[in-house]
Amino acid sequence: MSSASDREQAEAHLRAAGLKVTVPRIAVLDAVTGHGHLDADAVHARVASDHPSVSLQSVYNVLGDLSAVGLLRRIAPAGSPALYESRIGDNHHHVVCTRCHAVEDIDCVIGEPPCLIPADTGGFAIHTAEVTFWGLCGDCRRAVADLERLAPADAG
Amino acid sequence: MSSASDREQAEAHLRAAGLKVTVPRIAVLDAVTGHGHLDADAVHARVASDHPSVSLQSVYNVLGDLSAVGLLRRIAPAGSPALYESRIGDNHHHVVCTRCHAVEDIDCVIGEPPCLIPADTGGFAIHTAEVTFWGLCGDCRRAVADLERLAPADAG
DNA sequence: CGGGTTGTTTTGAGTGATTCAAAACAACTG
DNA sequence: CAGTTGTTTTGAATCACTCAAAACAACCCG
Repeated sequence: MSSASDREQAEAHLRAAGLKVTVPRIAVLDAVTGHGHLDADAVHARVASDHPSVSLQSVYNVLGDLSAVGLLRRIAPAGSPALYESRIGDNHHHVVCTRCHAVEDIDCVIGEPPCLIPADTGGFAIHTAEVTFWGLCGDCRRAVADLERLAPADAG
Repeated sequence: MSSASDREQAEAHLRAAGLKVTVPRIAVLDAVTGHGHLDADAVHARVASDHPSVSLQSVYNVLGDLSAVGLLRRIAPAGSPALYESRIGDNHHHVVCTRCHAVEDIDCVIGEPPCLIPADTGGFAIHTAEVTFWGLCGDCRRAVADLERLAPADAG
């Protein structure tokens, strides 16, 4: 799913960030782009299918570097390993399923960050606000409903 | 700092949650209550000073149980081990220092959760919204300012 | 186009936080 | 007070990730 121009864009981004253009970096960018929220292992798996010689360590290095320069975004919901996504530059948030840890993007109802300015910053110089919603994804909702039909919580 | 009535309250809470009243549980509740945001090790250290026989594993068990029934709240900012706090029942949020990982409580400017209703829930049944602010705490702000005076980022 | 420098990647090992499992034990029930 | 059931302990194992040194490749320059 990667065209020549994708690759050229990736190269340009890397150079703009002062990073050398290397096989692992291009491969990681390509693996993450448009594939939702992937952990290091999943990225490695995708990368390895095209470039088996790229090590998991390199994937960790690259993911760290790319996140540091802003070419990827890293999220780390409680209970999940770090996840990486290519959707950057907007300030979207995430829903995480409390049951299966599936992650989806969420746009806040309020485009601008209004609730992202706290009443009292406690002496901190705040530069980022991160919102994580927790809930049940569609599949798990159905699964839970089925379970409760079989074993009701209370016999009212 | 724990009175007899504190202890009785703790016992009542445990019983109400259907949990047996045990030394480790009372000790953990006592250790966390009113002491900010503690990780499992810190809780264990506090517990151990009064009850040296309580193992770190038990502390993990107890913290997990108490969080599960809502007697403690667990937060897990990226890059930090899980932290536990006794302030429950209100929907406050947290600031985390990006440099030293210090954590403080934050009250949202908007008391009710308004931005906590996303535009499109992506099929999820959302039950919680968690806001984490990232920034520099006072100490780290000063430290960074000092560093930049010594080694300016650009020689403009 | 080829050599040198510097940044990257690989290899291999190590760590910290947390979880798992089984046996010893203690709290609550009657 | 004995039995049952839930907890805690002990000990080991796992997962995600980091560290360090050596091999290597990208880019700059002539």
